[in-house]
Amino acid sequence: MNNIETPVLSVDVILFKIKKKKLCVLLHKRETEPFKDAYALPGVAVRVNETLLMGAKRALFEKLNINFHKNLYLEQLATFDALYRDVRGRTVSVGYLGIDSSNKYTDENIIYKNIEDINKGSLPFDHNEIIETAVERLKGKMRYTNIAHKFLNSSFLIEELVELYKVVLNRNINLTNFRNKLLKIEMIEQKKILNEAVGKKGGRPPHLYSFTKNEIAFMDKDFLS
Amino acid sequence: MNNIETPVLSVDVILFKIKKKKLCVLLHKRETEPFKDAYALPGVAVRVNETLLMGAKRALFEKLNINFHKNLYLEQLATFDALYRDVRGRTVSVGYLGIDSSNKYTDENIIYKNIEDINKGSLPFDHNEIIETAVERLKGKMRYTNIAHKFLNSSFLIEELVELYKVVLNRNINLTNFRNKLLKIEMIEQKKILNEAVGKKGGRPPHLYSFTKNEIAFMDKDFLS
DNA sequence: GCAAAAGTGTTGTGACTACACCCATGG
DNA sequence: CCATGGGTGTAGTCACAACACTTTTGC
Repeated sequence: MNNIETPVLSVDVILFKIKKKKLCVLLHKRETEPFKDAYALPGVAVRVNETLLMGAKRALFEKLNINFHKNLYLEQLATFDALYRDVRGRTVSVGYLGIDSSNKYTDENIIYKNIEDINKGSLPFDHNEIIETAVERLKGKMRYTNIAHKFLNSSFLIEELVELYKVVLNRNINLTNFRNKLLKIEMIEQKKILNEAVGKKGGRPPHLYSFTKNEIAFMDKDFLS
Repeated sequence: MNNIETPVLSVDVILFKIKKKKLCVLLHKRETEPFKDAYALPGVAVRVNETLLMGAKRALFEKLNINFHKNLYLEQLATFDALYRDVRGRTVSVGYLGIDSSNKYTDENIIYKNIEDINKGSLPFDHNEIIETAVERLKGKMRYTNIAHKFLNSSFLIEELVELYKVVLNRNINLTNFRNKLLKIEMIEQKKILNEAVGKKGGRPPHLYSFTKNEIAFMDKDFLS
């Protein structure tokens, strides 16, 4: 069937991570032309016998040297199809939004690029646009799903969760009311175990919390003011 | 560049229309194998020199005999990539969600399929799944954007708007509070002209309303209970 | 004037914000 | 027992659902 002339299909992965209280995406230094040595999103051409998700995982492995694991979340974002987005020829790319809650990777060809710094310097291809779309999607999903748990360990402090929301949505949030709300809609629950050995200086030890559901779940409504 | 083996790329259009107070999608009778004579979504293979949107418009023209016009709205939905979704060979398809507010088309090869009836009979390829995704997207966007105006004329009665919401979301809505809410968030506005010649039997003539914005706009929050 | 259809006003209920207060620990 | 940080309670405000009431027309 592949005697038909068709655009090349690729995937690009926008992998989010929190670093130094900033929302970042992982970029890799390109080893080949075009844009050799520039930092760009990891991407590969999709093979005939693999799904887009398989392609996205392969891009992570081949370009970022990251093996897929259970703390790595991927979902389809959107498809980017501008006629001249790739100088090599017609290529349509499906973006995959990723979140990684595991420890950070230290590879000399990988950088964590702060979202706020991206507008300043332009990335290769249409990667600026792709990232912008991904950030909008992420912000939206933070408001009406429990996707936040993909950034965190299975147990966390309420302070960590609020901090995450502040960083991603880039605004202030009242911790007290936030906790009460998420408890009421049963998005999170308290684990009765108090935390004694966190190396705190003093003060009342915080509760541990966990999400009530492990999968991505839609809340009834936008739960932020 | 097209010496690389790559999946074939296609577009399928899910064109929504209200008919007899039911949410429907337009299907066409396939003229070729596979699934000859079965009803399916209009779709075409994407050409190297056209965008996905251009492909979607071409699908509407070639399969439904509909010329693109200003009352026809199209937006990208999602990309469907199951390995064996097309029996002819690996094909990845980008779905486009469409809404048409113009008069209905009468072509013997076109049918309006009620959404609620679709689960009963299975459609070719993965078109059931595509339509399900499109319906979910549409329902979602009805709740926090003004996408509803793509179904209506520029001026409409509040009763028509409520009826649209009832049909699409498949639930009851209080007209009075609905109007007050949409006026308050300035999604719609009253046109001062009262309507005298609508052929009503009696009763107070209704106001005409219009959307305050012509483009798709996101409201601050989900505006339905 | 009466019925019908549309639009306006009101009221009780529930949810949210802000903030004061209380609790549990280390030193 | 005081300082520190976490957690709980509350009160004023705001928004909303339900529904009664008023307006404007045709006959």
